[in-house]
Amino acid sequence: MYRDVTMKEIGEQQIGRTLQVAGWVENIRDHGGVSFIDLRDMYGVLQVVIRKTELLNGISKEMCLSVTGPVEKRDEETYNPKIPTGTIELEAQKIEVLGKVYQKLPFEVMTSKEIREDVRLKYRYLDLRNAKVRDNIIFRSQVISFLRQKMTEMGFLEIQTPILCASSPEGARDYIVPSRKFKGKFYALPQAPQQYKQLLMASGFDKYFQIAPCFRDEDARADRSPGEFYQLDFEMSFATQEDVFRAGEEVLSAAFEKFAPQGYAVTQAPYPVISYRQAMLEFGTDKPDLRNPLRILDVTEFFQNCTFKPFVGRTVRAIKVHADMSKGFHEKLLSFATGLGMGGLGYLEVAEDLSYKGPIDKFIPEELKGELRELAGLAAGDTIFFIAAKEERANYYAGQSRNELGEKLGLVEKKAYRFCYVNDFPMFERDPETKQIGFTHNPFSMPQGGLEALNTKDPLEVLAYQYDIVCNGVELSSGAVRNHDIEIMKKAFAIAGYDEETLQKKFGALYQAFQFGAPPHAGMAPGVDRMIMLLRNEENIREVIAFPMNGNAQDLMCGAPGEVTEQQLREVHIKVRD
RNA sequence: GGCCCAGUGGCUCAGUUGGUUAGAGCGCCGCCCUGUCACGGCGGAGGUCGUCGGUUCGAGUCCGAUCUGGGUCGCCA
Repeated sequence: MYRDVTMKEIGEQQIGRTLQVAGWVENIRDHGGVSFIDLRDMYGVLQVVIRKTELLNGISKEMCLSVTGPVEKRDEETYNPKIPTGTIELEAQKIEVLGKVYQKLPFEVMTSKEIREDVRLKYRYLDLRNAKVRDNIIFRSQVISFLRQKMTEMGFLEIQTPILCASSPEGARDYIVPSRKFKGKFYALPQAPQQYKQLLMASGFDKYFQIAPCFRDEDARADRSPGEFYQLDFEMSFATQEDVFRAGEEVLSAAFEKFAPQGYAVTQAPYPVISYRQAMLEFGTDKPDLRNPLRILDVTEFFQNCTFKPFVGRTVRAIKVHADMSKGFHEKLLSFATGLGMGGLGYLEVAEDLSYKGPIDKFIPEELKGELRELAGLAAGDTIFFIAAKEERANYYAGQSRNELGEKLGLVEKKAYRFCYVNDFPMFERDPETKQIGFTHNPFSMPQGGLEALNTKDPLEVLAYQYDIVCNGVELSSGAVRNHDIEIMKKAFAIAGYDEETLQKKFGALYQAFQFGAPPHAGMAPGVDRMIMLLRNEENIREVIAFPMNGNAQDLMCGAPGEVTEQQLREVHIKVRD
């Protein structure tokens, strides 16, 4: 009734036939005697020619039309190579308006990516008509479909877990939902299906996955949606850290190889494994960007024997580069460093005869110069930068300097997805303010060395079987070998200051389930939105979500959060205070 | 919650050391145009410069507060 073909199906094979097409008016070009409409649907654009000028009366941009007429071959000089239908056009014999435009458009659809985000989000359905915006959503669908298929092929079972569940005490702020039947009680939306997937393992399901919605009431970032996001959540029974690594690599590499832009390199499995400790030292962060070839070196010991005052008693890190740098470059670098709060950014240049020149050469005793050369592997033409700071700032400053040097010197590999695992995170850390020992990351992880380690080692020395997948400096996933042994769990929680009663109360289901022969299990949960963001080279996560909320977790289009009626509030026993 | 940036017609932006009637491009409306494809030409409408207060003879511009949006730190088991 509305159309015979879509813009994907129409082509030269239909030349001569009279067909009906339907879509939106992307643009009108009126030449008086002849006019053109670019008619757009989800699949593409077709040029409609109008010679009966009266047909154009009342037609405006973004109207939804059904147009009938013969498909014609264009003259060769009027081909449009920019669109797949560029060699044909449809001559309108009849135009039917299916959806009128009653108001002025708030913005032009073709250039909607340029306009203010809050306006785009308020009229997201118009924004999504823009092919560039729409294609991200189509791409997202394809990626998710592929992930499902791949996980299924790998023997994982997709299982849905509840959205209305119990509030969990650790981690992010929960979104809570009041109960009508139980006055004063609340559901929470899951921050992740963490406990359910572990319970699935206790239930005997071997390999589970889910494209899982996760809800966290925390503030947004450019790469972090507020409120809700999706993870490829998976968990495996009878699995070690290495088993999970192999599964994670398999699905991620397959997805990235299939969906990476033309010409991009993708890390082949097995991914490099970098310990947390090593990552913090060599990259200055637990999210190493392996596209940057620079590495950070610890030269703290060395400088304790030198006379350069700002370095003595400080943690000193070094970054060696091999590149020509102008005086202006050093000046800019220095202002970058001081902008971060660093005292300076000393450096030495290695001359042809292997002597040094640079602002701090004179503070290094002659007899130690060879030692430095060996320590850093210096050769002629190298420049070595020094970052000195209090211990707690050294990693951060060194990491930032590494990024800056890599970027400004053009050393960062383009067109590549470089993956690695970061593992061996500490199990516990001391809160710098309260001085209390707490879980670093995840109370569900298995401590390395098990119960014995917890009983005998300094808690701050105990590592967890816990790991992240990092791609191009973006944390894509975290995961762990879970603690399925109730005795070890009791001890771990005791160290973090929780008694058994609290453990029972807060994690009742796991506590109970682990009484009945729980299998060892492990898993991870790569972020789907971030994956797609990386693959599309988008800076902002909202570009890959159909209906994103703004940074304040508001849906500007539908008006969420919004008010509810008194009746609704009464039913759930809630009174709003002024 | 802290810090940084922005807010001027529907959209994107310009607006000098404070000084006539606040400009441009795109869009919109009207007219012209038979081959364009982000067509072109001519004309037109459209702005209490986010809001409130202050300084001043005079504020889009300076000051204070506030709201909104974006980024970032905190936060994100």
